[in-house]
Amino acid sequence: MKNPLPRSFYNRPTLTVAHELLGTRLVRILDGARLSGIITETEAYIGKEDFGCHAHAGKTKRNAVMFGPPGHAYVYFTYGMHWMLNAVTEDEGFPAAVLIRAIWPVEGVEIIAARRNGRDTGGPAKLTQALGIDGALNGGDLCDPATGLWIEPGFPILDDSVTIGARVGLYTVPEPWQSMPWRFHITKEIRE
DNA sequence: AGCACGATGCTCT
DNA sequence: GAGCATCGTGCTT
Repeated sequence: MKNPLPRSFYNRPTLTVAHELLGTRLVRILDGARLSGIITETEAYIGKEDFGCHAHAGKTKRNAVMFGPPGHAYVYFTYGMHWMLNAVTEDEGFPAAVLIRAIWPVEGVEIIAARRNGRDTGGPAKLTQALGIDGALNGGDLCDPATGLWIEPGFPILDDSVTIGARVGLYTVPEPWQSMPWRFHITKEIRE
C-alpha cells in the first residue's frame, strides 16, 4: 500500500500544510521493513522574512533544498548528533518547510522500540533515530515511494484536539518570530 | 516532576 | 570560533 500524499498537498501555504499534516502517516521502508507512525506535532518555517527559518540568511549549501520544489525532504544535522526531518512546502523558489516534531508509532512498533532502546518517539531527533532518517535522505522526493520515505493519508483530526502555539527551541530568535503561533500538536489521545 | 548541563560536529562568518 | 529548529542523564524538590 504505497499511497503518498501528492505534490499538490505540499504546494500550499505552509501553515495549512503544517496543520493538515497532523494525523497523517509517516512511512519509512528500512531494511525491507515498513515502519510508520501518525504525525502528532509539526512546526512551520516560512521564507526569508522568518528569523527562525534557516532560509533567513539566504540560500546556502545546507538549506538549498528548501528553495527547491515542494514535496521533498529537507533533512539537516544539528547539535553535533541529531537529524531533523522537514517537508518542503510552497512554490519552488520560495524557501519554506514543515518540521516533523513527533510521531505515534503504528507499524513496525517492535523495530522502532528496539531502535529507540525502549524510549519514546516524541521529539524531532527521536523520530529520525527511530525511523533511520539521516542526511542520505536530504532532498529525497516524498511523493516517490522509491525514496523509501513518504507521507500517507491517516486519521482526521478535529480542531478541538489540536493546540496551536509558539515554536520550540528558538532561544535567540527575535520577536515577533520567536512567538509566532506556528506550532501544531495533537493534545487529545487518538485511538484507532 | 523539573531543571541544569554536557555531548558532539557541521555550517557559516 | 560561535552557534545551533535536541536529548538523556543525574541531581534536586
